[in-house]
Amino acid sequence: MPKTESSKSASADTRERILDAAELLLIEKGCGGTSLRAIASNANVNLAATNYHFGGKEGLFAAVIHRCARPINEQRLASLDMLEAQQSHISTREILKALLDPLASNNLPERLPAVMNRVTSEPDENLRAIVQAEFSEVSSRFIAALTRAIPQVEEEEISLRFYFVIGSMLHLVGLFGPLTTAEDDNTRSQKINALVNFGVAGLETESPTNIHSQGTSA
Amino acid sequence: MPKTESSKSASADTRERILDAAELLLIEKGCGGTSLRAIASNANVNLAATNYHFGGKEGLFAAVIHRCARPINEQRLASLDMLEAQQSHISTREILKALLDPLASNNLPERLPAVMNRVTSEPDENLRAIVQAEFSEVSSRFIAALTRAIPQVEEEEISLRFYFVIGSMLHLVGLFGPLTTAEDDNTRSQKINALVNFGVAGLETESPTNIHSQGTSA
DNA sequence: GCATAATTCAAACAAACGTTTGATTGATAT
DNA sequence: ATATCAATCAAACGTTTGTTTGAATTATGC
Repeated sequence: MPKTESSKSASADTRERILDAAELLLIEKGCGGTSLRAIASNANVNLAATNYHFGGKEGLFAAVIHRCARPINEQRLASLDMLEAQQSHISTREILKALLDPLASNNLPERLPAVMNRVTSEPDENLRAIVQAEFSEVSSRFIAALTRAIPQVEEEEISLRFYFVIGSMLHLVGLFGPLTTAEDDNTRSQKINALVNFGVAGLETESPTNIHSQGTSA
Repeated sequence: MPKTESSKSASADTRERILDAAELLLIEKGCGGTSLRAIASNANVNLAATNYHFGGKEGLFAAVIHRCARPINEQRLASLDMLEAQQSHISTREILKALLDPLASNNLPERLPAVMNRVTSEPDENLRAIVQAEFSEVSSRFIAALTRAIPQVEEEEISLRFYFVIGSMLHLVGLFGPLTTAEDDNTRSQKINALVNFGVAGLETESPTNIHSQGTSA
């Protein structure tokens, strides 16, 4: 049985090598398209080590997701905490920057966005539950903050628009390219900034109550 | 060898039963998670028939994608053609309605949005190429129309924002629920309409040229 | 009706999959 | 040093995968 978490150089390196290889293959081949044998081979590790350390394929991918999502979500919540502690009224732009700017930060694991893009579109029910649990706090906190920031739009509409922003974000990080080794951080920041602008305008717009003849004529 | 396309009741039914079963399983289990045996079983068809009619798993999924995407994309392009033939200047809202309203139409295959949501996030390179080819004309035509409709925003930015709308759309149709048998079409239309409003505002917004101190302090 | 081609079928193929086993190596603490 | 537990290893387990084969069945053209 594994030793939970400690033991310096012996098995910790193996664990991280497995996670690194699994992360990379998950991005390239997807979840179902990645075999434990390929992971073990790329990590220079025995096949049985994957089951020994993570209990199975599902546990391994859960660990990959957790390792990727935790730091960025902590950063998001920390930024939101700071905003709410300092100001009574927070702008939509400030909230979106707290949500999206971490994606352009370069002190985070490079391939985090690509992992998010992969796992959020997984058909496997168990993996979907893991992903949802990992992001539920961020979702509820940011929807609440946006609801306060945009009182002229009702909460249900804000919630829907928030998921529009999430969808745009996932599609954008998919365009970043799977292997973004030291990609031009400037370009990435510009695209994140464009998404912030896009999201602020979309979130704050007032729904036209009557759209009688705006569309195509019959 | 198959007879290309004709032959009434004999093999045409088999072909369509296979496509129906493959479509349904593709939505529920994803591409890699669906086996030809499960498809053949659900379609009440011999296993070898899948390879006989479609040449292999890849050809089968390509046929599913094509059957799903073609009618909706034809409807999109037809709507855009009509707009461009009738008016000299087309509004952003009209363009987005031409792009998105077909998703709420009930005379289209019910599970089309779910299939789009699945296949656009497939890691397999061949399938990605098929999907991209199926949607390339729609993308270029609508980006061009939006560029003309919103002259105050440069084309590269319009292109990026168009993909934001596509991302929101895919995320939304994922929320429709995989099996939307006669789902409340009214609810679906309302959500599509909310996406149109969101997209119009996001597309038309002027990027703030200087965002010196709008964000978090320090 | 008969030949010809299209289609279905049961059966099997090799390959790859996740997982398990039992022995072996390594470190650790008494 | 020796007992103990964590970690690695080669090997095999039984399934499931996509694909192929060759015979049986059905439809089609003359």
